[in-house]
Amino acid sequence: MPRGRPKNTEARREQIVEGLLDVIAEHGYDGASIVAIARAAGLAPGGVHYHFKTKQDVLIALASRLGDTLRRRWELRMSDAGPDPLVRLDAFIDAHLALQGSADPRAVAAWVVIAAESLRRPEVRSAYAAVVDERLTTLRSLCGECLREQLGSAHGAAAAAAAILAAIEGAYALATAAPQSIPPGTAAPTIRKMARSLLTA
Amino acid sequence: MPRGRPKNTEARREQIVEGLLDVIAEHGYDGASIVAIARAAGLAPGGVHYHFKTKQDVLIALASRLGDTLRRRWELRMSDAGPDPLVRLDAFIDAHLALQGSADPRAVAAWVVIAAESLRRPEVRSAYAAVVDERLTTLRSLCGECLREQLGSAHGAAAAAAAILAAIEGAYALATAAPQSIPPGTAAPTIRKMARSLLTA
Amino acid sequence: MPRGRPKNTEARREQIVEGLLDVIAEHGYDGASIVAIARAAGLAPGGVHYHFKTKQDVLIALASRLGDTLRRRWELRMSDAGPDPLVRLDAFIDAHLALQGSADPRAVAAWVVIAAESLRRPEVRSAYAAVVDERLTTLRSLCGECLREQLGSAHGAAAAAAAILAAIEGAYALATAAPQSIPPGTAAPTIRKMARSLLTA
Amino acid sequence: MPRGRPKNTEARREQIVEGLLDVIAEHGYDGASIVAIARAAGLAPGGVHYHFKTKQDVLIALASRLGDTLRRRWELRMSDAGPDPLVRLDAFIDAHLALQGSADPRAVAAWVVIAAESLRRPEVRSAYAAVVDERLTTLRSLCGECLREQLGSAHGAAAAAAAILAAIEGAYALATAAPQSIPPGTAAPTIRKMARSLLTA
DNA sequence: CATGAATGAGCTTTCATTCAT
DNA sequence: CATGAATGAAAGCTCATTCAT
Repeated sequence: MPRGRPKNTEARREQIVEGLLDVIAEHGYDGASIVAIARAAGLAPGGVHYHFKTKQDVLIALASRLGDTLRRRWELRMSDAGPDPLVRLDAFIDAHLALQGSADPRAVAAWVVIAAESLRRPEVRSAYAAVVDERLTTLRSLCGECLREQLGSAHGAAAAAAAILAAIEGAYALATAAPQSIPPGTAAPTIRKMARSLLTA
Repeated sequence: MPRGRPKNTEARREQIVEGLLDVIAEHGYDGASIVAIARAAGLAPGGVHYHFKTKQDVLIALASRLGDTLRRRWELRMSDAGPDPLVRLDAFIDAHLALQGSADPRAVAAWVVIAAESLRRPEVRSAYAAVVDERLTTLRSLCGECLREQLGSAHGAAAAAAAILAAIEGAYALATAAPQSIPPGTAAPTIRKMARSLLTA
Repeated sequence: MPRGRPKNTEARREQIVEGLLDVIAEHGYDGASIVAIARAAGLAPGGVHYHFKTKQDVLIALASRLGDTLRRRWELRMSDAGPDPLVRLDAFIDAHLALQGSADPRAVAAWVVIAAESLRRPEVRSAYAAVVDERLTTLRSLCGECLREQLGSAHGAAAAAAAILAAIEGAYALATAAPQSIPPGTAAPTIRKMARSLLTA
Repeated sequence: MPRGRPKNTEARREQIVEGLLDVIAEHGYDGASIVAIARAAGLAPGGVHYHFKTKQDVLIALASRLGDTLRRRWELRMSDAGPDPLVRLDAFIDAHLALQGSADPRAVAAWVVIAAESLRRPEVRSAYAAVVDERLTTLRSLCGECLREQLGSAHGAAAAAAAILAAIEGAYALATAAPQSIPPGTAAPTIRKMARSLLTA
């Protein structure tokens, strides 16, 4: 039974990850110096390194936190979606394009940054790939269900899942870097329509 | 008749941009130090700054060069595509996903880096947005033609164009950062199929 | 009771300014690289930028420190000078030309460098002008007192103050750049004499 | 007897020195890169080094050109001044403070820059000191004449000359870096008055 | 004579990381 | 646990100078 001051490591780590999220959303990853992250988290610079070995580790933690958020958001919508796999697919797309106002623009910006950073740092790439893979696995099984129900075979589920996720990720990127390119409110319905076309005759 | 040393700025700029392309493909933008770019271009470090004011300017030049390449590649395929707008749309998608082996993996990696960098530097964003806008304009007019022919009205062309471009851009990102997520050879046909679904009844 | 490492910024800033003073005196501002300043202050190069945003800020801090020193030195002499404004004026000139051996040749060299640098950098110019203005204000009021007492009107005080300060500043410059041009020990008495001629009938 | 193209070296050197004068006046010595000097002189960068071994040599040439100008200006005024040494002294001061509109503000700015640069570069210091020494020699002999005529002995001429030149040089510095400190039109008359006080009973 | 490309040493500045307090 | 001073290895950039043309 531990004595003395209770640990607040987890809370602090969360604070720091949240600080990074804020700073990335406002200044990009370049502006996310340790000092800036610390300030946003209400700590001194040294504190960040007390709780994370490197700055990269903070980014990795952020990546997996964003993954958790996506999973939770999808699970939430799933419980309302009923058994129809096509409806569940719609729920997946909506969860990721965050239709009903629950989107966190900070998260979108951060996710694009993580995608970019993953090009450079293998460790970040692993974290990014882990989230992508989990999304893909989910999506592939959804696509498989649809295809089996519609066409009797799950053939093509992987390709469909990849294309749908590509459209989602691409929508993030365009929304962030060239927002004027997407007519407001069209992203989710259009991608839903594209998705259905892959899964129905 | 001019005396003195002849100008070679254009050739050198091209060399430097090419050097950046090489270095980005291998080490990402972070690894693309001026020294590395210069070495790849066969110059001393100062040489890069003789021909470009800042490192960012090299990246911007690279962005517009990639845009030129895309445009040229599409124009090439267009001449073979005939008058059917749906076929021309396929040509567009193929040109961008570079089916028949003419793809430059360096270019894909660099483009993703530019997209990421455009989040941080407004000037890069302008260059990125310029290329995106040109692609979108082309795509929107293609979509418009298809829709008018198929459905009698161009309504929805902008949303369709954005979604298709999102899928293309997302495919770049996934291909770069999580290559195992896309079954080989499926990207272009799947996206072609999705695109058609938006433009036909 | 604060935890953590205690702040020592003020002391360090003072050390760094002192380091700059040393280096300027020996090698001029051109020789005053950040590395040299840091070494003179007993720090690593990064340390200077931890306590000052830019190198220029160190120079500005030095300017205002030199101004403080001048003011203190004059206040010291003032307390001995008695009420006669002409004697107080003598005290001003002596304080600035540092008769009784309290002169800091480093300070003179640095001041000339600051004057020169103020031609190039607006921010340095502001700092320089602030010191000059304070000296001028003091001097003008001294001249005004003298003139009122001697001639019944303070007319001409501003012109007299400017000329006296010009002579002082010029003496710094000549002493630094062409020391042989001033017969030793003559600067202060000669300028005192010139000053009196402006303030008496 | 030389054949072929006539040399235009002297003219080119003059052009380059003039270019430096322009650039210093506008951007200070820091802004006076070889490229900027060359551009102001209508040459390519290499041209400057064809005519001058180093950039410093251009500055030195400028220093002696400014000295020549001062000498010529004084000689001109001297011819109008008549035999009275006090009047000739006034002419000297006026020549240097350039009363009747013949002042070149570029020259004043450049001279202050040269004074500053002379602190750093021994070679520049020599050039600066040469001009100062010539002025001082002239001034000393003028002061000597005055003193002998007024007081029967030239004693104190050197100190007087130094103080007068200090006031002139200081006026340049103040006029350049803190122009508001000198009431317009007062510099020359006030310094003339100060000078006379040193040379008369 | 003149050009302008090219060099490379030098600079200031940033910043992740370490560590004494 | 936490602070914040300090480090030192980069980085981008400038520029006098050289030299092929």
